[in-house]
Amino acid sequence: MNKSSIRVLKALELAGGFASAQEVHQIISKQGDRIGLTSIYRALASLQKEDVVDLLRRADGEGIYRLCGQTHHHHLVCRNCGRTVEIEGGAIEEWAEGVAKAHGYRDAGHSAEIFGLCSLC
Amino acid sequence: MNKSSIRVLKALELAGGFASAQEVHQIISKQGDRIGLTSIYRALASLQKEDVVDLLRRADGEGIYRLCGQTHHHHLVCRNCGRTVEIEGGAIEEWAEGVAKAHGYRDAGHSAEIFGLCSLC
DNA sequence: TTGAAAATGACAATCATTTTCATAAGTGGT
DNA sequence: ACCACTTATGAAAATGATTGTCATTTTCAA
Repeated sequence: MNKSSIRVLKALELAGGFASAQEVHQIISKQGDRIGLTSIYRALASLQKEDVVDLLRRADGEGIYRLCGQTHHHHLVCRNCGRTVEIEGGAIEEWAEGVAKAHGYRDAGHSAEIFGLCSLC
Repeated sequence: MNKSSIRVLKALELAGGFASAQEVHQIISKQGDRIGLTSIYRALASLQKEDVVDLLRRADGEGIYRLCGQTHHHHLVCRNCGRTVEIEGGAIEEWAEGVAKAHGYRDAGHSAEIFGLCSLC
């Protein structure tokens, strides 16, 4: 485990959920530490290989990472102003797990977001 | 519905499953028709907006498209080989709707996908 | 026919990600 | 301390998918 990987892990903890490589870079930079994007991609790739982080894709194809095993949450986002609420998705976790199992898929993960217009918009 | 969209649709039929924008371009080109990549991306984007095609992502982030039914559904995708099952998401519809309403959001929509390793991988 | 609006595609721009390569930092042996 | 050797780092260039631009072509109703 090299220095870059450790700094990337800490940044992912701070992020608290999903973060792209670029966002990880911003997080580390804002703390005053200097690190190259290259090292972040390298760290993320090896952490992924070691099953320490998960890789998913945003709708636009950008890769987003998160710590494995960390309980995650979902978002309820206002499609007008961006106001966001974090959602505990107990129901969805079970749904995803059940559906995956029913079709013989293992190691299931999932992504989900809800969009709508918030009360102020 | 413009000419490009129709040609793209036919190419997707021929492909019989998932195809990237570049692959659609190759398919059309091999038939002797000439079409610009730009038009293909445009056609795919508008077809997607009209819920005629689905957009998913290969592991490397490249977008892949295919014809899909008009009913709202979700996907269970093998993160290794891409094998996909369409899921009727009754439970999730209710969950999303309920969560949105509980927080005062209206016009709720949602996105959800499940990833896992299929029985053959 | 004609004129406006939509469609088209060559080309350039953008952006995440990967590759290259030269340098810095660690490691162990003497 | 010194040297030889491996590994880590990051700047810059390369790559490749996707999007933006814009001049040109097509469509089509009046």
